[in-house]
Amino acid sequence: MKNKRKTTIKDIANVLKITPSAVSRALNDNPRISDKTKEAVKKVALELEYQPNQLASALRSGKSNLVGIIVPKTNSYFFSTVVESIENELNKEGYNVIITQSNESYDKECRNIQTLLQTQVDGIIASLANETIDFSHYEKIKSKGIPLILYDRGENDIGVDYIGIDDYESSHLVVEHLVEQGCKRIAHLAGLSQTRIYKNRIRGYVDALEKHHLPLDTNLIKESNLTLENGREKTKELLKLPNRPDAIYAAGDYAALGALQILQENNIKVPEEIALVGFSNEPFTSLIRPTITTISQHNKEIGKLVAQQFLKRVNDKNWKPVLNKTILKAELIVRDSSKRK
Amino acid sequence: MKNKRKTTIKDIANVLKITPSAVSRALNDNPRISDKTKEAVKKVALELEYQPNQLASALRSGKSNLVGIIVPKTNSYFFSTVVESIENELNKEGYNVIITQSNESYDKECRNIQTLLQTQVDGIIASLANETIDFSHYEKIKSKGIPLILYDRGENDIGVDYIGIDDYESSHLVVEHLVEQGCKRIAHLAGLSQTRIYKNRIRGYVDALEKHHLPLDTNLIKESNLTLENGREKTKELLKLPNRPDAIYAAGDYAALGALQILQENNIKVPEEIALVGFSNEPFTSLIRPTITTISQHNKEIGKLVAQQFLKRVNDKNWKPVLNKTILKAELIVRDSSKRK
DNA sequence: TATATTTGTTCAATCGTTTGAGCAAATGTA
DNA sequence: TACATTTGCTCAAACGATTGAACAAATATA
Repeated sequence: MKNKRKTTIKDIANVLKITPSAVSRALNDNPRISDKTKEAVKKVALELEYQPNQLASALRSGKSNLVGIIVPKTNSYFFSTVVESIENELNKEGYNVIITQSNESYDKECRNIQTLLQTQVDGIIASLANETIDFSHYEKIKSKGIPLILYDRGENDIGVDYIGIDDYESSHLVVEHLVEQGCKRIAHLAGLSQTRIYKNRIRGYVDALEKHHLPLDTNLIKESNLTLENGREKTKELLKLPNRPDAIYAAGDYAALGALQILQENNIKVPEEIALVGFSNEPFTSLIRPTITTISQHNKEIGKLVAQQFLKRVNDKNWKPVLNKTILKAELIVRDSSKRK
Repeated sequence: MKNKRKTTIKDIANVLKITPSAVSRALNDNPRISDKTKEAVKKVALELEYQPNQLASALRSGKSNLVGIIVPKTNSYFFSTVVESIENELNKEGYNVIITQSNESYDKECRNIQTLLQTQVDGIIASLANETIDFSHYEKIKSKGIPLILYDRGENDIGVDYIGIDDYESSHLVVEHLVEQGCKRIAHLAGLSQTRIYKNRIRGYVDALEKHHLPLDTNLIKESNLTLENGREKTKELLKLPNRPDAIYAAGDYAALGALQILQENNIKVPEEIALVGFSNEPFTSLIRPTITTISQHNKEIGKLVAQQFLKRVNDKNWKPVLNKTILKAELIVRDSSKRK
């Protein structure tokens, strides 16, 4: 009962007294093979439980049907749904997906690329680690002529296709909404400004305040790594100000939750005394009470677009990498934490 | 500036006027190659930016260094952390991981296996879809002699290595805890009893009641698909009973959250009037107020053990599949939703 | 009927690496 | 000095599929 040698096209060829080439062509529906032979081949293939060896095929044809994805952190709702969506799209087209995570580390990201290239992936889909500020490791991908698609992070950095949401405008949506609710002192729990998306959210926040003729108070901007704990810390600081904010806009949902906890622990009514808005539409934002107003990044949509962009590139023989941004309009999901009216 | 042909061991061989075989052996640190040659080869490899072609290597050596994982649903905290942990372990050993999801569908699971086998993975790590009650598709993996490791779901079904937690005993932990808190009528929002893990939780619940001399009231057992919505529905039903429960033990955290929402909407004090326990330690259970008591499945630990088991199997030349269960003791995480004392 | 075209297949090379066998030179042993 | 062993490399055949070129037979064209 040993695992009998795998059947190959050669075995099929032997049974039918034809050559392996004919078998290969028959299986690939080559027009030069007669229907009779095709049928016979497929029948025998089934009988012998033939399983094509993708490695061999990939080696010869130069196409592995593997796509590498680099994720900063798999363990995040946003990224895991984006990946899920990419996967669904690409599986349909016969591609398999290899997921690697950088854990927000520049070194790991470099190694990921190395590994993926060795695995001869047909393309790479990546979102930059927070640490990454040098991009030379991505040049290797470009110079090999392998399609490279970025999503969420890396907008202008590498000069290839990028899909993400409009962070600048998202902040406008938030501020506008809060102003409509009657807020006048809007604080911002900002992300680290070295990451472009967070910088954009800050810019958007500042410009939106100006647009609505609200004064800019830099005491109300707290840079944070956006964890729950840090959200708590920074919120405490905000509450200590002589002139408290009447709204908090956090650039991440976990920070927003941290803020909410501190507010509730201090018996501050949300949204009546302080309104609260988060960012990312993490699942828990709709689960807790009050539900948290947040920005939806259209996770599924981003994944779908990324996959489609990849397919376009991989099928375009003489494609050259060039900066090409697809910016989705984000959506404000208004929930109880900011609904004053 | 075209993508110049990739450098191969042949190119290195040409530069050094030696043969490709020598280069291959040098790169793999074969003892029969002199240190001088090894150094020279590695230097040239670096200069020419040589990237080994894993496909070719895999084809020849019969080892792809790819491991396939089948997940019922990537978009779940439990599964995504398990996968993350498996990945970390296996990456260390030079394996790459291909993730596929069955979406709880039997058909998709079959196709996943098909795909993974074609990709010539060195092993498969799987958790069964809820739908799966026939296991013949897994026999193909076994008969090919490819290591197969199951986790969380599939305990006894396929006769291979399995790693999971002790669901039966988990229910005991929960019931015991609730009894200690003074609860006498403990309801159970149970999972679908066709899935073994849920059946075990039900068995554990029933036996634990008996152990503590509590009467079994089948009205207090509600089978559910354990979604938030369904948790709400079933909880409403429980509240309509002439004789309300004083505790609810849900076999899933989302169902527990649904229960909590209904209780709060009805101004029922948790845990004073009705205590609540969930299952899985989803992140939100510690984020909301009251925090929810739940069972931790040791996600990281499971992933680590799965990976180690795979490594053991793949390195054991004459390994034969045989049922071998590793059952972890689950941990009860007591939080506010059940703390009466 | 003679020639051109199409059809259906075979032949042989190839993708890039690994690996068993072979062989000469260097080194060890008696 | 003669023989055995070790060292360091070369040779050539794989792994399993794909693919351009070749070619005979069948069919079409003039």
